[in-house]
Formats: sequence, C-alpha cells, structure tokens
Amino acid sequence: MNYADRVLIADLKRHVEKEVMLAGWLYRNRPSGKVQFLTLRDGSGLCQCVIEKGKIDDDLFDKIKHLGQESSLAITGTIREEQRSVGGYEMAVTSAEIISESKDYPITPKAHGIDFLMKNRHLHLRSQRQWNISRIRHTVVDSIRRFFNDDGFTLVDTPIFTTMAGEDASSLFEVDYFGEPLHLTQTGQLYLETAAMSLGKVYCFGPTFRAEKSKTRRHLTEFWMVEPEVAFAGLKELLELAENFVSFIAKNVLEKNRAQLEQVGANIELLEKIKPPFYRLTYSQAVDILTGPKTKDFMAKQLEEFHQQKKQIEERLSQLEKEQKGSIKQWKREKNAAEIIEIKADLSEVETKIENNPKHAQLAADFKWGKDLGGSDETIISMMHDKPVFVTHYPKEAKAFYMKTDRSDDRVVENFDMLAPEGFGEIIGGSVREDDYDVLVARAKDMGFKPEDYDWYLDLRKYGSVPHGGFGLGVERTVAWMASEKHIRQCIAFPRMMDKVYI
RNA sequence: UCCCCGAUAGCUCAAUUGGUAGAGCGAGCGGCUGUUAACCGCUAGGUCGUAGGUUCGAAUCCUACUCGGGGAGCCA
Repeated sequence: MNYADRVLIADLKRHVEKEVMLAGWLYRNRPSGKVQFLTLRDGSGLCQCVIEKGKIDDDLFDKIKHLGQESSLAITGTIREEQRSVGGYEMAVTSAEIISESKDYPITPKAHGIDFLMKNRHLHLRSQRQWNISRIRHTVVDSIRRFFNDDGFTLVDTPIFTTMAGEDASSLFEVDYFGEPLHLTQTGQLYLETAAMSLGKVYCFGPTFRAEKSKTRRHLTEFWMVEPEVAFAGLKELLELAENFVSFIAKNVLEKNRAQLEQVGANIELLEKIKPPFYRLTYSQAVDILTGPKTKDFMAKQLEEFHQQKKQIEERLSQLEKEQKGSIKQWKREKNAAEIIEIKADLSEVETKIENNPKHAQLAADFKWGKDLGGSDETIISMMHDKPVFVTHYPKEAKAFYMKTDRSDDRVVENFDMLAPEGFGEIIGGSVREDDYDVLVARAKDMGFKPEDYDWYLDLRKYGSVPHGGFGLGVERTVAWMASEKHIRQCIAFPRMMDKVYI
C-alpha cells in the first residue's frame, strides 16, 4: 500500500461520500458481535471507523477485534457525516491493513496518576489532552514569531553558553567548557541589547536555564522564553508592545485552536477579553491594595467561598459513600467510585487553599514597601482582575542593576511585570535599561558587581547610548494560562524539573 | 533547603477500633448490530515502598531511609 495516498482526518469534510484511506493508531476499539467501532487517531484528529461483519474478510474482522490499543493500521472506507461520531464524520470500512500490532499499552482510557504518566511521558504525548496542548503551544510559538517578524523586528540568536554571570550565579547551571567554567543562559538580554544597537528592534527566542530550587507548578529548570529588545523606547512603548503582543497570541489561539481549547476546558470567555489596554498599577499602588481593606475583604470572602466549596464537596462525598453501601446497579457503583476519587482530589485542593489563605492574607497585610512582590502577592493581585495587569516601578533594591532608575523618583526603577488574570501570575518581566554610563556603573558597584566584568556591556553606554528596553515572556506559562492547565510541566513535551528528569 | 500529605494487583483506589488482602479498570476467553470511559459471564494477577521495632498477631502502631505529590522562598 502507498500511504502517501492517505487522507488526513482533519480534512475529512472534503471527502464525504468518497472512499479514502486513513492511516494511524488505534485509539480505542469497542467490538460487538457483528460490528466494531474503532477510533483511529492519525495526528490530525480522531475518526470513528465502523466495521460490519461480512463487509470485510472474517479472519481480519476477528483479528482486528483482538487488536491492542495503539496498534498501527491503515483503513479504507467511505466517509459519511454522522452526528454521533467524534468530529462529526465516520468511516464505513471496506478494507484494512494491520501495520504493526501493539499489546498491553500501559496508558488505558481510565484515570492515571501524574507520576505514572510522567514515567510514560513518551507515550503520554499521544493522549488527547497532551495532543490538544501541543497544538495550542504550536500556535503560541507561531504567533510569537509572526508578531515580531511582521512588526519590523530582526531575530538574533543569543548564545546558550554564556560568559555573563548576570544577577545571581547561584541560579545558573555551570558547565565545564574545556576546563573553563561557563554558564547556561538565563536570559539573552545583555547580548540582545548590543544587537538592538545594530538593528533597532530585535528579539531572541530559545531555551533558558535556571538552577533555582523551585518546586512549584510554575517552574521548570529549562523553559522557552522570547525576549524583544527595542531601541528608542520608554516604559509606555514597552507596555503597549507587550499588551499588543499578548493580545495577538490570544486572538490567534482562539482562532486556530477553539476546538482544542474547548476540549481542555479552557476559559474561552476570559481569553476573549484579552485585548488592549491591560490594567496598569504601580508597585506602590499594588502595595496599598495588598495592605489595605480591599485585600482583607477579598481574602476573607475567598476563604468563605473555599469553606463553602469544602462543605459542598463533603456533602456530596458522604452522599456518594452512603449510596455505595446500599444496593445499587453495578454501573452506578463504578461511576460513583470514579466520582469519589475525583472529588477527594478536589477536597484536598480546597483544604490546601483554606490552609494557605490566612498565610497569604497575613503576608499581604504585613507587606512592607521595598520588598519584591512574592508569588502569593502576585496571585492576589491577579485574582482581583479579569484581564492581565501590569505592575510597574518596583523599588530598585529588589531589582537587577541594569534597570533604569526613574528620574522622577529615584527609589524605583522603570520596570514592569505582567500578571495573567485569575491567579495565573507572572507571564512577563521587563524593564527600560539604564542608559547612563555613570549611573549604571554606580548601580553595578552597589549590587557588588565589578564593572570590569561588564566592559562590553558598558560600551553600549559609551558609544551613542539611547533609551531602550525590552521584556521576556515565558512560553510554558503562557500556554498553561491560555489552556487552563494547572502545571506548566504539561505544556512542554519533555519537561525538566528541579531534581527530576524523566526521559 | 523548610513545612504538609502519600506509597496496597499493570492502572485507580478500598480494607471498620491491630485479627485469613478486596473492587473496578486493564489483560486473556466467550456473548451482544450504534458503542461514546458501553454492557454481561468466566480466568489469571499481590513478599501491602525498603529496613528495623512493639505485639500472641501489623497493610494498619513506632523509628529511620527511599521515592512521589502539594506548598514556601526565588523567578518567566
């Protein structure tokens, strides 16, 4: 057989009432006495293929009946519209070829724990949820490149082996470079600034490495980041660039991945709200909010909601357990058992929230001007908004030496974070860069850096310094936010986490 | 690094106050012409994470370790 003649499931609408060949993997098989319903996946989608006994060879019919999940096969038949079928089309099979049999595929259509799925990551990627997220990620990445390419930016690939220790050497991975210590890049920014002085508007896009010991759903040790850098730009221009950029990504994902968003249970209504302008707060305003009555009420109200949720879950749980003890139908018993497992996970999540709420409320109430905003503080701010929020003008002690001191208030720098709404937190961090040679040297010294280590970087301020700045956007966090996926490890094919790498 | 939770069949979970280890799914076989995580019957499948301790008796209690999950600091 010539597989080049096969048709993709995504294109079935163009082949209704025609006989075509599909090639893919057996996603599921529900055989009956004289009819079988095969769900085939081919990378472009799912299609139900119906085989009636007598329409194909009897031996083949029996063989397919015992075919394991994920066996590969090519199936030929006539396409028809069918409401009851996934995707709206199905195939009436006329012939089939088993390409390779699969036995005892570990990932069954039932529930699995995250550890098991991660250990089987190479197979887990075939699952529907992962497939959907992969498609969304692809659109996010494609939109990133498209946005900058169409807006006069030039791509500059910055090095992965870097000589610049940057802000904090402890969060960098050290590598032995022929006997010399070098580090894996944490940001392309310093290199990118030099490129911006050549090309004006530039961006880099690639993997980034951080040796932070962060064990949370928002951290990876290797993640993808895109960083634009613009010459002759101030904070206002950067904020506008960032909000247009993020809105463009959201618009494209909505356009191209609506079906995937629906399947993963994303909040489409919220995504549709992602349009400029985003909210803007200064750090000082954020601190006022955190320490003021608004946050206190907000947290108290939320705690009450959590308690309510907990009560509801517990009531449902005891009701289900009561049902399980009585005499009920077998199928009902199973359904309840599945719900009990699910509901117990929800319960422990709500309990964690209840436990954390007072701590976070306390942290917010005790917040002192001058500290960096903590994860929980950002979460609170972002939960109060239904659109992304920019927080600008952080105290300079909490920020990197290269950020430009605000000339109208020298306690703060001209930087910004963009927080995704509904508690997703930081997606973007950026700043205007200090362009005055003397101020920059003084700042570097204050922070304990030796200016001579930054010779080439300082040269940018010696030879025609201009106001400029940029930001970095985390790809996995963006995907997680848009796909409503809790953990960013699900948003990259092969995640690298603190002290854990599966394959 | 710190705090909380967990580890029982291939998978997801049960096992009342310490008393002979269970269910569903998955696998295998059979039945069923419209299934959507189908259903019905039968079969196989376990050194209860590891090591020690308490006890007449431990999956259950205690200690240590290993592994995993969640959270904190820091960040995209």
